[in-house]
Amino acid sequence: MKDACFRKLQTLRLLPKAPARKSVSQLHDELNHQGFEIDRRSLQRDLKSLANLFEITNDGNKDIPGWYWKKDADKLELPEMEPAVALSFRMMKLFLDKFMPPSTMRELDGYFDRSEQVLHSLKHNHLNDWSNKISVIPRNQPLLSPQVPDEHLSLIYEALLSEVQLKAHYQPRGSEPRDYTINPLGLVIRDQLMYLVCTVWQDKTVKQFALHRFQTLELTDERLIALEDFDLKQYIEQGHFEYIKDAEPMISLKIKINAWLQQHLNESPLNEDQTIEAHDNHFILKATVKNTHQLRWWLLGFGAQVEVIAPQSLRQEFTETAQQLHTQYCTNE
Amino acid sequence: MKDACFRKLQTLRLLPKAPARKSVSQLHDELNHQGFEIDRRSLQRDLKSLANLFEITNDGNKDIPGWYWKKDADKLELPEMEPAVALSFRMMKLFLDKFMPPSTMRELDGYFDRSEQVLHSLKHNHLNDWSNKISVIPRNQPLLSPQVPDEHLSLIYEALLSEVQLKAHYQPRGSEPRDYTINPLGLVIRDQLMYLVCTVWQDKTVKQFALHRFQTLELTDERLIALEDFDLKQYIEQGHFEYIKDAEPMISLKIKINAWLQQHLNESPLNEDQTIEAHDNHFILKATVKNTHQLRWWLLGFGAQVEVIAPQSLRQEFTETAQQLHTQYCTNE
DNA sequence: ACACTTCCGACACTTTTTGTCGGAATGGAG
DNA sequence: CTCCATTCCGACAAAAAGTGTCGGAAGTGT
Repeated sequence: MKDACFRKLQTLRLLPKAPARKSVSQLHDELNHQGFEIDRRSLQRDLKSLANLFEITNDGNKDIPGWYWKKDADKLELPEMEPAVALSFRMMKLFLDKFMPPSTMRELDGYFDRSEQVLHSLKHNHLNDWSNKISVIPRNQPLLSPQVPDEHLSLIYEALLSEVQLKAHYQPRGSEPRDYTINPLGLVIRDQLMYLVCTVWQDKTVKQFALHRFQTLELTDERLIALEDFDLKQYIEQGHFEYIKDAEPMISLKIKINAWLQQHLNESPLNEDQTIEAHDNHFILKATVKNTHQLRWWLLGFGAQVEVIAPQSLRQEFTETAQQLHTQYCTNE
Repeated sequence: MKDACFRKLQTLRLLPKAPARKSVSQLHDELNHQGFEIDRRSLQRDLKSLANLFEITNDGNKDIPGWYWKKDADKLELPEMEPAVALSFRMMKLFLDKFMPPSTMRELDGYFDRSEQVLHSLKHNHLNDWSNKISVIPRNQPLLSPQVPDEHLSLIYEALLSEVQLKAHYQPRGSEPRDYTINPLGLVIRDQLMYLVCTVWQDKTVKQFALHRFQTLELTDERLIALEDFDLKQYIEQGHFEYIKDAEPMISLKIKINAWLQQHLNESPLNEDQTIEAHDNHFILKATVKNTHQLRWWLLGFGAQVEVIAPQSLRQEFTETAQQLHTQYCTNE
C-alpha cells in the first residue's frame, strides 16, 4: 500500500469521466479510505504529473473545480486487447448495428474504437482492410428503429440502478400525451425497440412504456414503490410480450420437411431432443419446443416447405391460415 | 520518458496473455525501443514488484522462461467502465448469446465479467439483481448452433490476419471428408453459423466452408494466393448466400396490412421512403426494399395479416405458395 | 470583507530507485 | 560430461524521486 506507482494507478481509476469531476479532497478521502496514507499535496503533484501522460485535466480552480478524464479519452486496457478479441468486437458491432437500439450501441463506442485501433496497428500487411474480410448476414428483415435520445436512456439506466421514481411526459399509442410518475422495474428489448416495464403512481398494475415514445423524462429523489414478488422473466413468460401461448407452454412439434431443410436443421437443431426420420421423399422432424409466437412465424416463413403435422391445435391454426391465404390470393383474381 | 510509473505501466501493456510469454530481454529491447533507457536489472525488479499488485507471473527460469498475464486475469480499464456501459454489455450478452457463435462470445468473456463486477459493486441497494431487470426477447426462433472449437476459430482468425494459407481436413455436406489447402478471404456469419469464404489450392473459384465442419486445421507459412479483385460485400450481394434475388435487386413493395401491423411498421419502418395510406378497414404500405430471401420469409411469417399486392412477380410467388399451402393443409383431410 | 476552497512554489528530509558487479541455477549443444 | 547462453537474485553506494510542511495567491459564495 505504499507503492507510489500503484497509488497513481488507483488515482486514475477513481477519476470519473468527462461530464462528472472529482475534487482533490474527495479523491484524497477515497484514497485514504483505501489505505493510502498520503498528503494532500502529494496527490496534487501526482495528478499534475499524470496529466502529462494521460488524458486527464482539471479546469483550474475556477468553475466547478475537480479532475476528470477528457471526453474522448482513449481506452487503456490491461492486459491489452488481443487481435482475436478485437475481431470479435468488430463482428459484434456489424451484427448489433442491425438489432440493438442505437443508443445502447453508442455506449460501447469506446470499445469499438479501441478494437479498430488494435486491428489497424497490426499492419502485418500493407493494407489489411478488415471491413472486407468480415460480414454478417442477418436472418431477419431489417427494419429502421426509432431513435431514443441518449439522455433518456441514461436517465432510465440511472433510475433502474438507483431504484428511484421517474417523472415522464409520455405519448401512449393512439392517445394524447400525458404526465406519469413511474416506478421502473425492468428493461426489455424486443426487436429493436426498448420497453420500460414499470408501474405508475400507486397502481400495482405492471405496464410497458416504449422508450421512443417518451417526450420528457426526469429523475426524482423518491424511492420507487416496488412490487413484492415481481420477477421480470416470469412476467415475460406469462405472455405479456405475446411470447408464450398460455394453454400449453411446451409442445411436441412434428413437421414434415424437405431434404434441404433437413440438412439445415440437422446442423442447427431446434432442441436437444430433436429427431429426424427419413422417408421416401421427405423427412419427419420431431422436437419439444416452446409454444411461442416466434415458432409460428418461423414455421410460416418456410411456406410450403414445412407442413405441420402435430400438435393438432397448431395444425388447425396453419390450416386456417392456409385457407385465408388461399382466399386472399387465389379467389380475388 | 523517465517516469518510473509510466514505464511500469508500459511494461504491463507489453506483457502478453496466458499461453504466450515474453522474456525479460525481449521486454527490455521493446522498452528501449520505446525510448526508456533502463537497465535490465531494473526491469527485473519492476516485474517482480508488479507481480505483487497484478496478476502476472513467470515460471521461474525453468521451462520456457518469460513473463505473462495469468489466464483469468481480471481486466483493468482506464477510465473505469461506467455503470451504463456495463449495462449495455449485459444487454448485449443476453442478446448475442442467441445469435452469435459461442466461440466468438467466449473471446469477449473478459469484458462481460468486468461488467458484472461493475454492476455488482454498485450496491446502492441491498440486493439489486440485475438479471431480473433486463431481458431480451428475440424475434427469431432460437436454434441450437453447432460448436466450433476455440482453436479452430483462433487459427482462422490468425490466418486471416496474417494472410497465410491453411491446411485443413474438412467434411463437406453430404460427402466424405478430405484434405484441402485453403486461401482464406473472409469470414461470414449467417444465423449462428460461420463460414470461411476462400479459394482452395490454385483454383480461383470462391468457395464457402462452414467452420463447424472442419475436423483439423493448421497454419502454414505460405502466403495465400489472393484474388485480385475480390470484394466480400460484393460477393455476398451477388447472391452467394442466397441473399438477393438476381433479376431485380430493389423492388417497390406494396402490401395490404391491418391496423395492428400498421402501428408496428409506423414505429419501425421498412425504409425511409415508406408510406402508409389508410383505407376503410385496412392500410396500404408502400416502400422500396431489397429483393431478398429474408423479405419473403418475413412477409410470409405474418400469414394472412399481410397481402402482397405489388410487384406482380412477388404476388405471383405468394399466390403459388398459398396454393401449395392450401393443398397441403386443406385437401388431405 | 470574510470564510472557504482551491492551486502552487520552495525547502529540507526521507525513501526509493538505479546501475554495477558477481554468484547461482537452468537448459541446450557439442 | 563440459561449455555457453540464458535466466534470477542479493548487495552496495550513488543518484533521483518522492515526501510533508509552510505560506502565498487566486477564485467562489455569503
